[in-house]
Amino acid sequence: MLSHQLSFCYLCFFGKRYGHKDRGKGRVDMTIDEAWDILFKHDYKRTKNREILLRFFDEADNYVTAMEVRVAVEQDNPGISFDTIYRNLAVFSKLGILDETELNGERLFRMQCAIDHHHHHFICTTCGSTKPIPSCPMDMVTVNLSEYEIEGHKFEIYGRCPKCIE
Amino acid sequence: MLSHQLSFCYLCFFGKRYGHKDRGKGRVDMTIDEAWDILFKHDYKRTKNREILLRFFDEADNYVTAMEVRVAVEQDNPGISFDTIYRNLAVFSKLGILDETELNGERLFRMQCAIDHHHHHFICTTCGSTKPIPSCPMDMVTVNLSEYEIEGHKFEIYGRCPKCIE
DNA sequence: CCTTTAATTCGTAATCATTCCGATTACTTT
DNA sequence: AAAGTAATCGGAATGATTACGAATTAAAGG
Repeated sequence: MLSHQLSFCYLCFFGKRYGHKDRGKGRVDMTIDEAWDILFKHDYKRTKNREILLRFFDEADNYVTAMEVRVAVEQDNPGISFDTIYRNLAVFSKLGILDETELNGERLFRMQCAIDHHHHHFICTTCGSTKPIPSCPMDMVTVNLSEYEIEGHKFEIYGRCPKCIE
Repeated sequence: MLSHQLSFCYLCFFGKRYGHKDRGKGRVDMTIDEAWDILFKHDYKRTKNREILLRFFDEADNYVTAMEVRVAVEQDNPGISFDTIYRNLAVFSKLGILDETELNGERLFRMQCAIDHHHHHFICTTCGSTKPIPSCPMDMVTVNLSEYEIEGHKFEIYGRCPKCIE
C-alpha cells in the first residue's frame, strides 16, 4: 500500500541524507543519539547496519513497512541480510526506539515520538504520515476495571491526511 | 451518570464472563440467524461449513485465532480445507458478522457484539475474553482534524481478566 | 597494537500463515 | 431433474518472517 510512496521517501531521504532534519511544528522524535544511548545501556554494540537503520528512521516522517525499510537500507548496504533488518527492527521496537503498529495486515514502524507526555496518533492510510493526538482515552474510561490487570492500550485514528486527499 | 453508561455493557460483560449465552434475558452477540440474514442479503448461500463456523463462533466467548477455529471446526468436518476457513472468515469479517483484531501478530476473531451503540473492548491477552468499554474516545478528541478524512479508529485495552490473574 | 571474546552479520534454508488455482461438489432455481 | 453458479477440496504457491551455522566485526584488556 505504501510502496508507491517509497520513491518519494527515497528521494527525500537521500536528498537530505546528511543534512539537518526539519524539526519544526511539533515534530519531536527521538534523535539518533538518544537511540544509541538506549542501545548502549542495554549492551548493544554500535554497528554500521544499526547506524544505517537509525538514519533511515530519523529521516522518515511516516510509518513504513519492513519491506520499505529493506529497500531503502539496501541502498546504503547492498546485500544486507533480511535477518539483520528484522532482528534489529525487533530490538529497536522492544527497546522503545521504534514505534510499531499494524494496518491491514502490514507491520509498520516509525521512530518513537519523544514528546514528553503520553499521546496517540492519527495515521494516514495512504502515506503513513502521522499527527499526534494529545489526549488519552484511558483518562476518560469510566468502566470499573479494578479487578483487571491492565497491560496496555491502543488508540489510533485512521484516514487520509490533507496531502493525500488532493 | 456512570450507571447509565454501564447498563448495557454489564449485560454484555456477564454474558462473556461466565461462558454462557443467556438466551433468556440479555443476549449480547449476534445470533446465528441474524448472521444468515446478512449472508442471504448478500447472496451468500447456506452451506454446511458456514453453519459449522457460525455455530462455533456462537459458542465461543473469546477472541480466537484462525488456527483455533481450524482445529475446532475440524471436529465437525474433518478434512475441511484451509481455504474454506480463511475465505469464510474474510467474508464474515467483511460483512460485519465477525469482529477482527490483531494482537502480537496474531489475527483474532469473535462474533460481532450486537450492542446497539458503538463501543470498544478490553481484551484479555491470556484467554481472549472481552469486556465492553461503553465510551468512545472519538467523542473526546479535541485536536482539529477537519482537514483530515477519517476512515476509522481503534481503541482497545489489553491485559488480564480476573480469571486469568489467579 | 595485538589478542580475546562475544556480539553481530551473512547467506540461505526453513517456517508459517495465508492465498491461489484447477477440478469437483453442492446449492438454488427453473 | 437439469442447468447455472457458488462453494469446496486438495495441494501447491506465495510472501513475510525467523532460524542457523559459518564468517566477520566491535569492544575491552593487556
